[in-house]
Amino acid sequence: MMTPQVITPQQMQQILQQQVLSPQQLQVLLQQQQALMLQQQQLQEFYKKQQEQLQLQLLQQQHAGKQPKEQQQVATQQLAFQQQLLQMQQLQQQHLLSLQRQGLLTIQPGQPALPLQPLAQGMIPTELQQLWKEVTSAHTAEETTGNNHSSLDLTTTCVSSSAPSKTSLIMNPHASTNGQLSVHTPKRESLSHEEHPHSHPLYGHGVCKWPGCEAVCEDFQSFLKHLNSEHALDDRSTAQCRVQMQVVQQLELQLAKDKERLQAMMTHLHVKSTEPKAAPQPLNLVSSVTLSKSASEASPQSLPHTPTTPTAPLTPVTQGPSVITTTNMHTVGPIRRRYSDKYNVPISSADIAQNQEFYKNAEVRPPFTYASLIRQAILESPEKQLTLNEIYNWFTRMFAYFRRNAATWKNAVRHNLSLHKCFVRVENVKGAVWTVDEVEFQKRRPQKISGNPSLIKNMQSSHAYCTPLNAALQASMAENSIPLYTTASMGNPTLGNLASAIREELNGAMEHTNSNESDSSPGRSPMQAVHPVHVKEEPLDPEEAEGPLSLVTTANHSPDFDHDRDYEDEPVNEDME
DNA sequence: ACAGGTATAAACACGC
DNA sequence: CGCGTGTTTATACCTG
Repeated sequence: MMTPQVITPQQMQQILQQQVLSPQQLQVLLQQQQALMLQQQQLQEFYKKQQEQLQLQLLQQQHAGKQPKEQQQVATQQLAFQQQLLQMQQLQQQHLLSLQRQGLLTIQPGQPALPLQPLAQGMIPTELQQLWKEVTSAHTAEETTGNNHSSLDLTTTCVSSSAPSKTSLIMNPHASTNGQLSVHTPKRESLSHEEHPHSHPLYGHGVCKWPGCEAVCEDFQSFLKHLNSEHALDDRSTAQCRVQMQVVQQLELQLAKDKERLQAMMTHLHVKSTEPKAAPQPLNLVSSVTLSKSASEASPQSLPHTPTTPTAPLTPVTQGPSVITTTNMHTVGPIRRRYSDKYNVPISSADIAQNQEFYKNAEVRPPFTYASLIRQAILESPEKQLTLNEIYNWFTRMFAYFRRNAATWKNAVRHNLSLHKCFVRVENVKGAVWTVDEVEFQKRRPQKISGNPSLIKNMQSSHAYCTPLNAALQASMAENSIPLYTTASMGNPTLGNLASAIREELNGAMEHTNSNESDSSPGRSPMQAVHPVHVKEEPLDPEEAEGPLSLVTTANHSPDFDHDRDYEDEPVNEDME
């Protein structure tokens, strides 16, 4: 059923639960790549030779005052080689991943260890490199712990700390024009964290960024100590590494898919796709914007993160939420998200899932109306009812955007609550809570997509394919706040919630088309909705939501709904500026 | 041009 | 009186 590229959640679970590899085993996997890398190495060497030759030619030509035409030729040649390299890397990466997967399932621990010489350097797919660095950095920073792993010393030889050089190489073809193709060569000794103490991907804001760790380390030295002691090369760490590996892989796959889809969309819409990614058009492709932004947020240090390169190495270790690129924000901010967005743009649930985490950390205005958000907040609550303050808290918790300008959006929330009939105020002992009158809410939904059932179907079905991603996405993106394993293993109900919310809106729209506007609720009289009762002892009857609706409402139960994590209202005051 | 939905701002009432 | 909550009005924008 599954393609070799996609890992099912079950598989992920398997990996997480039972298949803890020893470092040796992990190493074996790596060694299996050596054969592959050999050929690439050859290519690289060839390329380097070419480089030198080209350099010579350039010099000669300069002295001889030859035609620039020839230089052009040379440059093109270089480019071609680079592309070749990139392709090779791509291929190898895929190969590697599939091999790894095999390795996960059928391990041959007895395999003799090949000497992992520097040949691997620069050719290991970036994320693997990164992972190895993560595994081994502690051992180099300080002296290795008691058990010596033969491979450690050499794997750390050339891995730079935050892979900027590699990134820039891949991103920037001009880097080769100086003849100094910065593909990692063995001699180019690593500038590790000593040189860039603050750029360690696992260390940021005084906190260890190891997935699920978040240990506080005052300075870099203590961080290194911590890394060495807590994240030594043991089963746990390797398992975490592997999970992270899968996470990155999934992310890349998803990114590639979405890019492909975007391309297809734009092609279909006859948009000149000269620069597909940069399309600043009022198309307002929420998903693409989100993707690129989340990417930039995730790896702010790899600045030249051109979305056009499918092999763009996503730095697997993300930074904290503090790296909010305000410049990007502002480009999106003015864009008036219209409700039609939700219906005209085929937002997949995967997008939403990503959006969810994205909006949590990035101060980007969510493309949903206040009413939708309020309703979502209420429906996510166990009791399907929230006080005003709890609604506030939900907003601030789920959307970074709503952590400022509190006066404005809170006013808007109150305004919406009062204005829309779909929000019913219910007084109970402790005060008043707000509930959602689904019927009323569905009534107000436009009949937009009634004529395009295929779209609906598409959106609904797309949820299925996104589901396996949730855990991984969540694990990788929420690592700042939530331990990796908890999220990865149990998944995140909140993600499903938002996704289901959209589906619910769609279902509602469909239901609306089915039942037209006649109030199909048997239990409630239309009058009741017209006159919002201000004192209601009983919550809304859930049974009046039939079919798909009831399905969703039950799915909206989120067991780990974290009330306690309420944000204070304080963040409103400028913590950013 | 118009209606409907929405966002934003603001005035006001009310209770604690 | 200040504050939170809730209601209402006004205005502007967008979309069909």
